[in-house]
Amino acid sequence: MSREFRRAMPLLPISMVMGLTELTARQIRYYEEHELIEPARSEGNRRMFSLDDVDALLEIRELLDQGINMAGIKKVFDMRKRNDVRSYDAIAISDAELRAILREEMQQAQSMQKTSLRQGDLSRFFQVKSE
Amino acid sequence: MSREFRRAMPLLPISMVMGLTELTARQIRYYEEHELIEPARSEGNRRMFSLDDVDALLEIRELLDQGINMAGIKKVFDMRKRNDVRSYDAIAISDAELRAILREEMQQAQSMQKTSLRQGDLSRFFQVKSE
DNA sequence: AGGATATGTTATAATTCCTTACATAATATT
DNA sequence: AATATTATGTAAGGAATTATAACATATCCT
Repeated sequence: MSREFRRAMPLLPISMVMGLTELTARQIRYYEEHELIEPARSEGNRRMFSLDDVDALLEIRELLDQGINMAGIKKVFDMRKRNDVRSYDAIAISDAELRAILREEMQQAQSMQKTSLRQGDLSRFFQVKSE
Repeated sequence: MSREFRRAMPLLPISMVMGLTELTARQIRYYEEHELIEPARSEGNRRMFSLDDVDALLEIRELLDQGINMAGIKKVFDMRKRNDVRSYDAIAISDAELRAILREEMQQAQSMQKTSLRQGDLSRFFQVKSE
């Protein structure tokens, strides 16, 4: 089983993803609604996330912290996707789109305190047997 | 975050572990009862499994398929644990214990069809968007 | 035969998650 | 400035998942 495959395997319930990303369920579902992620579903219709999904969510959080809005993030993700296909030339981002993104980014860049990704503190996922 | 740490991180709900290991919930809980695994618990008391737990369960399944009983598996796990500490000499397995294990293994070795670990078929974890 | 083992099954309660709808503060548009 | 949009909070009600506990049972052991 390849590493890529493993990272794409949907195994985590939303509660764990919330913990890993420090996003609320509402936010995660909202980003799905906007097609930034597309978690799999269990038989009973529960969202199951892959590590790739978690990565994407972490990046969304980062970009949001930088003041970029949904539209901008969508564009960034689209660019990334096309880059992965190794066709830099195919990036068809119009001048207007680019300006819109940059404008927003500059406008809001300083209006946000970068609450940087708190790496440690994964202890909340563990429950040490007391006693 | 180290690889070992990641493998020890409890992220998976029991349903996913059931799928990955092809064990029933009853079996998984029973093995926990016998301290072969010790999954973490969520706030709401749900078992959360790590990849290490999954590995252990796969091995349990394998050993059971070989006709080894709980006691034998416990011993095997204990041996493994001590080996990890690099003290082969410290393996204090009595002659009686060893004989008991081997006897059982030989007696039942052929009484079981090795339903070998079906690697493929992870598709059951995915739900392709129909439509 | 009788006891132990490993697992199935069932019942009941608690937890988690889903969707939908409405609320709201911040931001963008006109 | 007034209005619309965005991103998120919150609440309701229902469905899915999991928990524990108890009893059932087939197989194996003595």
